[in-house]
Amino acid sequence: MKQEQPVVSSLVLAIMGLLSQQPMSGYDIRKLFATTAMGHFSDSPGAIYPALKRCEQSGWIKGKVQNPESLRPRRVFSLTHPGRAVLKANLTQPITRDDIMRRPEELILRFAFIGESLGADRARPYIQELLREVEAYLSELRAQAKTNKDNMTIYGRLSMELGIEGYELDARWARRVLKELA
Amino acid sequence: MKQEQPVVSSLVLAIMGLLSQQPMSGYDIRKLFATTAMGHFSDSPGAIYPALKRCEQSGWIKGKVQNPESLRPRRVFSLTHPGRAVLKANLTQPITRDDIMRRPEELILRFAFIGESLGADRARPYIQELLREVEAYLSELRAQAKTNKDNMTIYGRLSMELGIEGYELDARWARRVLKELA
DNA sequence: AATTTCATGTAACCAGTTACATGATTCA
DNA sequence: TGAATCATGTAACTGGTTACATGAAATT
Repeated sequence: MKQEQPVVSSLVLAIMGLLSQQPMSGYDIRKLFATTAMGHFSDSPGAIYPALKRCEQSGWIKGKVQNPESLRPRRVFSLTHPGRAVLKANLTQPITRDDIMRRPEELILRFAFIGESLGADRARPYIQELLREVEAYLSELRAQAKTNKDNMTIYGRLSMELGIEGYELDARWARRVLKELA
Repeated sequence: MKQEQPVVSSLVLAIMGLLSQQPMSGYDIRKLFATTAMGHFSDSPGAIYPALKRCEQSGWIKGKVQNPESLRPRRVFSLTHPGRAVLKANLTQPITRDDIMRRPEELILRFAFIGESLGADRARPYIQELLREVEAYLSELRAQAKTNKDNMTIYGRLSMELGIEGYELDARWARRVLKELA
């Protein structure tokens, strides 16, 4: 029934998530990355066009030329059915400790795409899972801060505090989201 | 007078910052990455040992074998003088919008290393600069949220809110740091 | 006796960065 | 008319990931 789908990179996830909402060109994606809050993605053509090419070669997206007579025809991409399956599989992947520690922004991006493409019934359990994982990591971080507090400089302590408060913010946000989605 | 120094990657910055505090082996670094809050760095040997090799080839660090008779001798690295200069140059680089948007954790790491190796007199202006840049970006983000609030889904809005609150937390933290360092 | 930890490294692969290249169209 | 924007792409380089490999010492 459920096939194993490849794990895609943050960039590919972002591209496919955007294309799931509306077809767009590489240039459109670049502009979005350059001008909106999705700005932690590079808008460099050397990242985006090759990524689009790979996705197309994998059969996840399909480009359609809008102005065939032009020298540099604008190509508008949309998700294929297999592409939708890959996107969904990646969005609903379990949240790992590694995600929490190393790709927090990707987790928020996933939330937005889950909500927009799968609805609140999927977004809610996702946020519950996120909250659980964040709180588990938080208690580890707090324990670490406690045991290390004596052999830490003031700079180390302050940095650690910001890290902890960041995850505390995530947890509060997650609770707020659950309320708003109730 | 002031020479231009190469811009190093996050990983190399982290390694050199650690070595500036005390000499250690690749294995020590791996353990730190694997067990402490520096965990957003990969502890994979395939990342760390080649990075150490590159730094040594550039003359920024120097390894000293502790147990020469062993088959796999433990090599303890320390910063060289040129290495200190490279580290300092990288730590005191101006904070860019790109840093704020794409490498916030690196900015905090820089703060810790600046404090520990250059002292509070350097850490304070660094935090002031950080605060300025964060607030500048914050007002852009808020303006964006305002203009886009009508054509945004609830998921987009919630994600955006977390982003903004994250930077607000950074700003509050920066002000607290300035007080504590006063 | 078996497993975990200490300890260092390499090789193939892949994806992102930087820089380059092209050329039409629109705006100042 | 000159600059900015629209629009797509490639090539060389670099660095990180994954997986593999080795073997001693300490622990269970």
